[in-house]
Amino acid sequence: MKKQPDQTPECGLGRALAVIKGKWKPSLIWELHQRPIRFGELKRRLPGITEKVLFEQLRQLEVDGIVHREVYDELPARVEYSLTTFGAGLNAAVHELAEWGKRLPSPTSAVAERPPLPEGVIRVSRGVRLHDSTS
Amino acid sequence: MKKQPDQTPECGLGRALAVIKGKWKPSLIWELHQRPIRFGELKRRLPGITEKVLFEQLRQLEVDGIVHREVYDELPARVEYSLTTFGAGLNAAVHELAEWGKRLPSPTSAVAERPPLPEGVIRVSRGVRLHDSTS
DNA sequence: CAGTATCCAACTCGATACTG
DNA sequence: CAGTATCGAGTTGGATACTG
Repeated sequence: MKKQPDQTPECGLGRALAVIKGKWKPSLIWELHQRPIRFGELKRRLPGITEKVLFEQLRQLEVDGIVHREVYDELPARVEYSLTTFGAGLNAAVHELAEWGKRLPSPTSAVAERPPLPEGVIRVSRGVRLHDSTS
Repeated sequence: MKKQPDQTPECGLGRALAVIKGKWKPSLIWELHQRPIRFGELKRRLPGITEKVLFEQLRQLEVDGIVHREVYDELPARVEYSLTTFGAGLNAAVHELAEWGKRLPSPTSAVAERPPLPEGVIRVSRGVRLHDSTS
């Protein structure tokens, strides 16, 4: 895992984000937040995920105490995943953030390009314009 | 940017997480949550960040409407970054998650190894043991 | 001071195929 | 069914050096 920046020791945000870091983890937590689901059904519910990644992310959530893994010794094999009480707390803690996210326009930045500046004009973000000495 | 899984349309969590996705973004938002700070001071406050990455992540936050960038036409150059009102909302929305994170043991999983299983025993996560037919 | 430009290593995730 | 193993592409962030 990539080293995270030092943070104020009393702030748990870094650790919380580390736990949900993973492309499918938020969806997994959401899927499990009401009832246990088996491996195969999770796979069907998350179209596009591969078995490898599904297993990896479930395993990480399990290690972090978010998810419980129950093995039933049957044939064919059957394994059910569920949220722990601790994990349910995470699901709740995330709610406010999700609400905030609704105010966002769908396509978020990340790789957006800065538009080319018109000649002779320096643009400032809130719309202020400073004309340079040549104008 | 990597494609995110389909989500329930009315849930903003994915978009919210996209906005804070970036190694230094949570720290940046925290640093700016009270007063405007210049580029150079931010760099000093986040030991280990490079100018390239600092600029990139500030730019993305700006595009997403979290951060405001104010250019003062002086010499030497001076640029101040601050949280927008919208960005302040994000800072608040994240609070509950940070609280939850405090209950976590510091080193989070991600790459944890599954311990080698002792011969003849199948381990299940909550400590239940199923002995196989050879025992 | 506040960027920009290159180059590159690490990490995540997906494709695919195989096993108990 | 529920994993495991292997390989490779894409993305992120760090090192370094240069500019208005």
